[in-house]
Amino acid sequence: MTRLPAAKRREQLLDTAVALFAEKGYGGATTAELAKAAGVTEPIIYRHFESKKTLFIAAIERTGEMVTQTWERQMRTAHDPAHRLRRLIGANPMVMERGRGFYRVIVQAMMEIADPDILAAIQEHIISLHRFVAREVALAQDEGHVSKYYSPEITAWTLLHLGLGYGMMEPLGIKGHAEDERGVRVRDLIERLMLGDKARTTGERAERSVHHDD
Amino acid sequence: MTRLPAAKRREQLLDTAVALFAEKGYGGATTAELAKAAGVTEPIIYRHFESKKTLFIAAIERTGEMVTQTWERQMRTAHDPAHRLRRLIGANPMVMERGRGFYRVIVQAMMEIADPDILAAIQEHIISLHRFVAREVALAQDEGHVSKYYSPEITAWTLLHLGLGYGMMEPLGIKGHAEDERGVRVRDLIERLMLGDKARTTGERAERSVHHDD
DNA sequence: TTCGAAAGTTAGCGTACATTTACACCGATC
DNA sequence: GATCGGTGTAAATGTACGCTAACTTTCGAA
Repeated sequence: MTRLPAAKRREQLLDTAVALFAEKGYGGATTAELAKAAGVTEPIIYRHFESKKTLFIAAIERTGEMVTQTWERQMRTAHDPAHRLRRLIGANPMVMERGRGFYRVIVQAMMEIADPDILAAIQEHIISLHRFVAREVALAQDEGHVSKYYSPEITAWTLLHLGLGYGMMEPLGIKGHAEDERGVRVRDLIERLMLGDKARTTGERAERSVHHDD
Repeated sequence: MTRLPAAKRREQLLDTAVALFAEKGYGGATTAELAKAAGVTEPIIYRHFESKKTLFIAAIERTGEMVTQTWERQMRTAHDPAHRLRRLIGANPMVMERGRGFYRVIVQAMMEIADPDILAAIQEHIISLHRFVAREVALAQDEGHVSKYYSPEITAWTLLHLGLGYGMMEPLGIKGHAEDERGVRVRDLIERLMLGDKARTTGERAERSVHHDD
């Protein structure tokens, strides 16, 4: 409808695409839907992106950036090391309200490994996520808050596997998939895993608020 | 080509469908491909299944059965409780060579939550998996081999989240996504998590063989 | 004021795909 | 040896979708 300079329009298309891909998946989302959602006609999409596939890859990269930025912001606002650690676990983009929807784009992409371009994009994203988490774990270890029993690398992978699995289960809406009847949460287990036996003595509950803000 | 009684044909179609969906995904697999792979023409598919979707749901259920059966078989052949526990972790269908491919059907299905029928099928599968694992964990706890610090339910969910996340990462082919440079594996972490501090003293390496047999 | 580049539109092309219609063949039962 | 139920096929139908060609509108700089 309203006329927009190319750069702005491109951004808007990407934002719309991320939301649409997250909801409907790569195959499920149509260019017609996207155009309609963006308030534009289809050829505009092709003015800004070569094909649906390159648009999807751009959406993956954008999601990756959003995710890392959000996580980083969460970490920065928690200066206490224990806080930081809980944030690392709890502000996981795959787990958070806000990130979860968008993260479906990433999961969708993981299913398209038959396509080498998409595979490359997703590999890069995962590796950069791992780098981020491993660095954070190493920091926590140096500060003496996390057992050095396991390397930051392997700990980071475990956290990522867990977060991803959780993020996949969550939208299924299965009652109690992350909490037992006593109110113990998967997250509590993870904290104990990372903190070693200090978890029992440090012992505060992980913050709930992080779940809901951005 | 060869003439088959209805029941046999149905089975064969299902087997072919599971393999095809695993490889190409729900959206990616076409009825034409399926027919060709099964050595039959398309209308045959519709003689046995109402639609592609109901075929997909049948494929989900079949995969679910296969997965549980395989896992159960693995458990049965390990009578020593410690063995059983390692099998529980290592013979996870999402992790094993054999199951992993098929398990992509399940993951594909998890992405189709917009469809209520598919959602219902996948929920049921997950719940039955959880029941299986939780029962096994409870058993291990009663035998005194696993710390009772966490409930079987929440432990089982953690294991499932982990296994699922691992199973999603694996096909990306990212080097070292489950092992650090010292050869410590994610699986070792999990065992320690489950066994509590006994892990350090019990301390054998998890079996490698399970990874490769069926 | 004009004019050209950039932003947008209408209308369609070609194709791939799920699903169907109409017909042929086989084999057992009477 | 005709008939009937069940297994199979060839061919087509409708439609949804990615993508494009050709044309129009807007806007700012000269």
